[in-house]
Amino acid sequence: MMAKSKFLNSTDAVNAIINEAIPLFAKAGFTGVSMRDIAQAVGISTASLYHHFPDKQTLYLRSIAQAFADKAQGISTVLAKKGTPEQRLTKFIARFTKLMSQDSHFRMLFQRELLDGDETRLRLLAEQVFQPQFVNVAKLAKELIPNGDAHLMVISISGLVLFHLETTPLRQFLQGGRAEHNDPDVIARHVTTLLLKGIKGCG
Amino acid sequence: MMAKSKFLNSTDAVNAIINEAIPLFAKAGFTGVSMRDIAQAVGISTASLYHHFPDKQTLYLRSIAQAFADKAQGISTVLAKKGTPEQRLTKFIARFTKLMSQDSHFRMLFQRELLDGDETRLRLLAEQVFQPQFVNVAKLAKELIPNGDAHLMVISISGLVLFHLETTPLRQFLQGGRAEHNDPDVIARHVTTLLLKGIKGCG
DNA sequence: GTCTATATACCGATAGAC
DNA sequence: GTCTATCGGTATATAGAC
Repeated sequence: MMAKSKFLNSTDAVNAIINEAIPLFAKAGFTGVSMRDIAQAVGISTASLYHHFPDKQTLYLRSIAQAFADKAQGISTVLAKKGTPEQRLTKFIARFTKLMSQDSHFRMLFQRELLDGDETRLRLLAEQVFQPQFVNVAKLAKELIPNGDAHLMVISISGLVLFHLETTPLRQFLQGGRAEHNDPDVIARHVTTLLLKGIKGCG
Repeated sequence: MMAKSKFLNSTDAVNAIINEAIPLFAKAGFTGVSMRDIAQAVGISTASLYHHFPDKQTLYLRSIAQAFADKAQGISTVLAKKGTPEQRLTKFIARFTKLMSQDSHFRMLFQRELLDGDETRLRLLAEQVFQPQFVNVAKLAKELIPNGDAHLMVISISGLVLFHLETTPLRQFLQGGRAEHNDPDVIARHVTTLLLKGIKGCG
């Protein structure tokens, strides 16, 4: 007779734990979340957590790896294949903005890793999550600026979108901040215009 | 006879504690730093910390307030007064990039507050630190785009600069990343060209 | 695979001597 | 104003029953 189990098998338990851990780590960071917090969210004891993961660090790494893997899959379909470079850039920004605005947990984990991640974790993040799409956007950038620095340009494009999303909680206190500035469509339109036409094109 | 004191007076002690606490909180965040860590960095006991601050939260708030106040002063002299709007924008970006690249502690505390700050702390950050200069840059934006959204534009300008600095540890693992991309002059030149001429102007 | 109970260490914060 | 000593609580992690 099996002991009574909350989950059908170990894989289910591991997935359930990770799914509860991701939002907790996103909101409070590694040091801000205790094993007790996670156990309580899952509905099991802390001792059971240690049956599935050897320690907190491993549970954290598995959690961010999962969150990043899910997102990497989503990003991979973001780049359109047809149209002029300008049209494809416009489409990419619209999709990227929407994707990033929908998943605050990914964004927060990403931000936290930029602050706290060691070389190993940042390398994982770069190679497993961003590299594939980074290359594609860099190619698109090369079509637009054959003699320009594609790396700098991809960072700028990403940064424009992400910084608008990151600063959402702050901008309400800054001059001219309005609720519509949180609308992904508004952000995407602004960013696209700025990139294609420069400041002067935004007036 | 006075008891032997490490500092000449209480104000010196408070300043010394805050100056040690700022880099610690910047690197590890509120929950990642213990009162023991701070006490050891200063070279006093934890009990002495509690003589100068009622609790950890207060010490943290005083630390970020100090870090932000220092920076607010620095930012306030960044905007040039003479020249065409384009010249003043160029000058602002160069100075802002240099200022932000020099102080990683401020940048990290700012990033952490975007993730963890409650409404009260974010309001303080906005009103005490950014608002004065935000208004001036918004005015400059209005000269360039009289009918455009100055708020969105100031966020975009700041985001372009800050995201390049934030992603420094990650970019070495992404295609085309080179050491020169961490040079504030290179970043400022790229951002300025992008803003004034759009993508096409960067080729 | 889950639990209760616990070992061990560290946490924030305090008491009280000097 | 600083210290040593310590309190009560919580942290990670483990032991061992079921």
